[in-house]
Amino acid sequence: MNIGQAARASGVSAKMIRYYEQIDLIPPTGRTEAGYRTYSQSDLHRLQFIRRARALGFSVAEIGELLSLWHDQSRQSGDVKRLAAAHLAELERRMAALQQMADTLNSLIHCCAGDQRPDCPILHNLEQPAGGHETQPVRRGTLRRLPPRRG
Amino acid sequence: MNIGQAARASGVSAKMIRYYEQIDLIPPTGRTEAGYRTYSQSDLHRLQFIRRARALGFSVAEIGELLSLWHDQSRQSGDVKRLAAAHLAELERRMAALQQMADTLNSLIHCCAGDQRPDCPILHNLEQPAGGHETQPVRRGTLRRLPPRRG
DNA sequence: TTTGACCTTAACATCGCAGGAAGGTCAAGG
DNA sequence: CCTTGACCTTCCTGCGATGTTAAGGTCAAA
Repeated sequence: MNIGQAARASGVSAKMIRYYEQIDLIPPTGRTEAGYRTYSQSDLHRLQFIRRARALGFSVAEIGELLSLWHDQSRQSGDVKRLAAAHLAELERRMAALQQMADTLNSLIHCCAGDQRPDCPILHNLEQPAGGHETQPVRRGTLRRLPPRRG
Repeated sequence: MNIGQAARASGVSAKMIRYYEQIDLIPPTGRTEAGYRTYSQSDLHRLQFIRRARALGFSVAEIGELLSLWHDQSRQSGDVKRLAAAHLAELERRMAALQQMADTLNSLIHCCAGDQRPDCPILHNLEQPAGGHETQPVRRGTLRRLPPRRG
């Protein structure tokens, strides 16, 4: 089975199959004499596994761990569950961040007349937020000017 | 005002200020004789605007539009509202996608004992989804083998 | 033989940012 | 004056998971 057929059968693009091989997520497959990659049913199965894991939002690194656990007959389901739960927490963290943006944006949109006049509470808020929706500046340590150390 | 002071005052890192200048999101600022960038209160105000817009998840391209509208005294608030509503829709689209992943993952996690035994419904589902949580393969047109055109 | 769909490798773009290297500037203190 | 070190400059690299393009080799069918 060629890479194109494997791509169609697995739902993973040929491009990504090569990429996954390159980053060692999947082992190098066999090759024909002409250098074409060939895929077995087992290879296909793994690609489908990867596609489904990607559809659940797992990162490639996490999928690497999932594949290890999958192939490990003596795995503990607790390890899988921990991995999945950590990923779920990450998904929920991202959703919460988006939700906060959406809430703020929604309230601003509802305040905006949306007509021909230039006055706009959305721009007004971006300009000078008075309504308690101010966000914390991302203050990383390196930005603060330090007083000269004595010594 | 130097770039470092502007960074601290605006909450936008010096790195990003230079970047925003480079991609023409903000106009080039004045320079000292030594080549140091200098920032006025007006520049600072714009940087704060950008930071708040970024905090609402607007892309840099969208912020470019917002800045144009902001500076355009004859703008129509309808244009701002449309832009904001489109962004809100995008946020909601992303949240829905995350929510669907989270729902599936959640149900799988609840099915998994999470103990020392290897049997795991999470891996089982990734391997061969039987429970209706299968996702559509991302089938982009270029992947389908076309029949030879005659002509 | 030609055609064109397929395969190969390789390099670059995306997006918003972080990090670092190499070097110039500035202000304070010995 | 010289050093120190915080700050500034430009330029380059990397991230993640792809998409895109390019230049070329292979294969099967007409």
